[in-house]
Amino acid sequence: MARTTGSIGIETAERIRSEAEKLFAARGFAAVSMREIAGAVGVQAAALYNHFSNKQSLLEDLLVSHMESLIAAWKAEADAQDTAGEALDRFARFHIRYHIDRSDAVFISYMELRNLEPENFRRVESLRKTYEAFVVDILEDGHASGEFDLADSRITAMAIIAMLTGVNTWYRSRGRLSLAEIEGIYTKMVLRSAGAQLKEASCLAAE
Amino acid sequence: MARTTGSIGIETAERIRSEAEKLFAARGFAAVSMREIAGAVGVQAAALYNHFSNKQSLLEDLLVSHMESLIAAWKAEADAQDTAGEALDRFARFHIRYHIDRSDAVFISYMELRNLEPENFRRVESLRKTYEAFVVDILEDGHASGEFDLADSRITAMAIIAMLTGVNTWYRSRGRLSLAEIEGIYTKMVLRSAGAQLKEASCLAAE
DNA sequence: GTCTATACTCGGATAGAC
DNA sequence: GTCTATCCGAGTATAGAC
Repeated sequence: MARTTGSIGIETAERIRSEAEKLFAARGFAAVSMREIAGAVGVQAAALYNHFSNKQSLLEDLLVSHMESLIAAWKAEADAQDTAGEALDRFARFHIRYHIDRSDAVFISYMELRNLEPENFRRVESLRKTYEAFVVDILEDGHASGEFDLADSRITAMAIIAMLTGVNTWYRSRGRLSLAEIEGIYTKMVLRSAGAQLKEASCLAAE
Repeated sequence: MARTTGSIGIETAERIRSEAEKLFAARGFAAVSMREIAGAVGVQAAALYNHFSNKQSLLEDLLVSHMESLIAAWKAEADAQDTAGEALDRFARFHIRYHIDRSDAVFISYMELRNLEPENFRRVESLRKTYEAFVVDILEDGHASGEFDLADSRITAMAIIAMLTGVNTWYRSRGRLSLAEIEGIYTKMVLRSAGAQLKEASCLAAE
């Protein structure tokens, strides 16, 4: 298949996405210029406009595709056979692992929402609600079955997601603890927050 | 006491801080111009430079003073007589209440760290560590006394702070729940995360 | 699809009058 | 302490050649 002059394997559009994501995460959407993105890709600024109609649509593309991939990944990972406790355990581990591997996209998705024009903002917000609803549903299942003891499913869901996403703010791959250890610690805290009865009774009969 | 020509009660520097904080929170440091800040205050852009040497020092002032006030407020609120459980309860309620009332400053303190020049960044980071250490200390006290059951005090501290600060992302003052209710729900989740034995035993002998 | 060149706007910051 | 006026660099985006 014939290739156009400047092509170097991956398509330019994909390289623009990748470099823009890194730069936006490091310094912020407003602080990064189209010239810089072009420089990182290795083209002139004008060439970017062959792939994205403007800077805004580049941001929108990054945020929407991140949320869509996240939702699709959880749908693929979720298991309808799970009890609520198992589902929450699975979710906690999934969320940490998925987000740690995509820290730039996660950071942008949170920080740059305000730089989206209203229509794009609504689109991303709606995807975010969809994702949050996965957790709310697990919590309500567990509440209904008596597996969980919680005061409010929506608030608990927000608390759990905030706690889990917080890993991204301090995690370093060569840190004191392995990702598996961190996953284990957080999963336990998440289950406790939901009032789940843990197997290793963390109650009065402590070690 | 005689006043200078343009003075309208509060000093100009304070009004600059206040307007800049609102604008930075709403649209981001990089996206806000000195002209806009000046417009909100009701002066010309050049007048800002009588109070702050440049845009960077305005940001630094906001972040440093926020962290210093936060630390001072907790020092005033903490009670050396508390058991670890009481201290963590007090901290959770304090953190939520203090942060909800200062959502702009909180937002900026997290989002605009990357726009601080290295020296200013280190200063703010050091203050942040001081604040985080308050929680680590409470957790280690409780671990030592057997009040808490936790795997790692630093990770638990980060998880708790992330969970609590997360309230700011969704709280609306006219929402479904009162701030007191939210405080109660979160405090319970925080204590559970630390493996505290709650009074209303949430263990096997559930309601 | 990419380049060079450029139009046009707006940014931070300063000088000097009042 | 604030104003008006201005410098100068940098921003997004487009036009037209290759």
